[in-house]
Amino acid sequence: MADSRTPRSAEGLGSSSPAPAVTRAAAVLDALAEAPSGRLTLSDLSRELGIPKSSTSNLLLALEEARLITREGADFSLGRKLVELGAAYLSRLDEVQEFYKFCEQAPTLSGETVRIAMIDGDHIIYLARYEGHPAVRLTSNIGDKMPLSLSAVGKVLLAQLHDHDIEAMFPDDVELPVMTPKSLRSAAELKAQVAAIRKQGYALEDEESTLGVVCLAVPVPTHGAHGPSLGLSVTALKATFSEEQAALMVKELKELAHSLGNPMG
Amino acid sequence: MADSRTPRSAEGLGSSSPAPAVTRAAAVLDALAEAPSGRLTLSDLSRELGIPKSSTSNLLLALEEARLITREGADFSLGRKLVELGAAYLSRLDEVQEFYKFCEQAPTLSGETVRIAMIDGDHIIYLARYEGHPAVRLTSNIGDKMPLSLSAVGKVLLAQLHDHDIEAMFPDDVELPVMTPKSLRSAAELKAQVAAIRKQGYALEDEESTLGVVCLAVPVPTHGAHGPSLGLSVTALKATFSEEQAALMVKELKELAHSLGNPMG
DNA sequence: AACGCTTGTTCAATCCACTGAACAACCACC
DNA sequence: GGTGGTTGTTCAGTGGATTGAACAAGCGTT
Repeated sequence: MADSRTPRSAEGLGSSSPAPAVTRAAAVLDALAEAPSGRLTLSDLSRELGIPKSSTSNLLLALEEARLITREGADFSLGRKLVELGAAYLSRLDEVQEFYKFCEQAPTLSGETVRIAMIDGDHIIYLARYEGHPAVRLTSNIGDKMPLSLSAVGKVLLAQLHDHDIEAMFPDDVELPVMTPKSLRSAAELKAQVAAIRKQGYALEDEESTLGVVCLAVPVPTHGAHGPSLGLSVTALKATFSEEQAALMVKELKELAHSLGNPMG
Repeated sequence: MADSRTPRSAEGLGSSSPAPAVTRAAAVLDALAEAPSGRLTLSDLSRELGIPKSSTSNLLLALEEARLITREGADFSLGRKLVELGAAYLSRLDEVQEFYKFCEQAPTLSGETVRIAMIDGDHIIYLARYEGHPAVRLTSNIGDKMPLSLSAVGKVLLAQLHDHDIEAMFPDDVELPVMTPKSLRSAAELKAQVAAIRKQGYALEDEESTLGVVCLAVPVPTHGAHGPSLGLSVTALKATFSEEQAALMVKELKELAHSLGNPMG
């Protein structure tokens, strides 16, 4: 097992899919998305996914025909249709539209950088971003992922889960990702914060992912079973960050969260 | 043919795919993306795509497992993973990063709404948007599509194609989509504009998609065979639009286009 | 409540997509 | 130019995915 590269087999071992070709095609997309250069050859994919070359070739042909991937010489990369489909997903989230509207006319938030995110496996994924302040331009984009423990939204969404789910995702000996000296190191620290977040109703991230930058986040209450829970966050420079400004931002974030949670206000 | 709903069969008739399951899965995604509500049931999909229910069920199971779609009760809709994949595609386009940087420090453009787009089949698709001017917020989002004939970028990208390709896409009797009284109506008009665009090097859209709004666009020269050609556009309100401002914007757009076309400028 | 008319799930038989080995083309290195 | 390692493509046999009919469960009407 440990003797060479680790082929993350497309199929999760015994669990045979009801439509293997589809599962494998999805694995191809994942592999392309995660490849540092974004380009892989047929052999790369075949090797990495443990799929025979001839089958891989067929998959790629079908994926290319569907414009889900593009071929450039011998290299394959993700296709534009994925942008289209991603956009279609986002356009269906009424929350996103309302999010923009609210931010524009909120007294404090309208000048800040606000984002809306969602849990996606063991990460959060950013769904939309409002930028009132060209001064602080974030490097992160819509669709980007972040570990739960490294962001205010991540922590606030984590706090919404049941304790046993949290325990399953973060056993006591888990190694947390670290991006700055202030990043949380242990599951214990994380759980302590979760407890605090539940009490105060919002989360703070203090330079844990980027030095000089702080974040505040609140959860959007899930109205019924309408889908996975959303979170909102404001990002600010630590240098220009005051207690009273924070209080205002949390207040407005909570208003926004409330209006997103109760569609018909 | 005309007697009832038109099942747009998943397979393009005789053309059997090398991996039918994948092709059909892609058709499912398309159908979900195009469905007005974004939600379809198993039977809906089975009927619309002409796939037996049992097979459709298998496809959906596999797609759900891959998180490409989500089930909510009996309804299926697109999954978050698509946002992720779309973002992965965009993050690989170096042009997008440079696009933002340039816009921020361009004297005129930095205050305007600028977009970068690409041809995608018979439409254009917006890849990124810079908003210097919260005053004019566009309703269109990243990933949105627009007919070629209705946008400045569409026309400018069309002008880059060979005449016989244009002819194939727009035969003389084609019916063009119309969104405002000023939208182009005939292929002849469109072709005349294409000729003009080739001479002057930029395209103008004068309230053809939205009344009160004008657009200027330039092509990004394709450096080698590096992929499909990109286009840039500025959007402005017709009311506040002057000749000399237009000249400045075209000048800066061309600079940007040049630096995108020659990566190491 | 019994009736159509939906819906989604089950299952064994069949057909076709997948496979693996053999192929041809390529590149890099001596 | 040979040689070893690639690469991607071809093709016939076979095993498993696909299928359609039969099933069960839901809903609105009469």
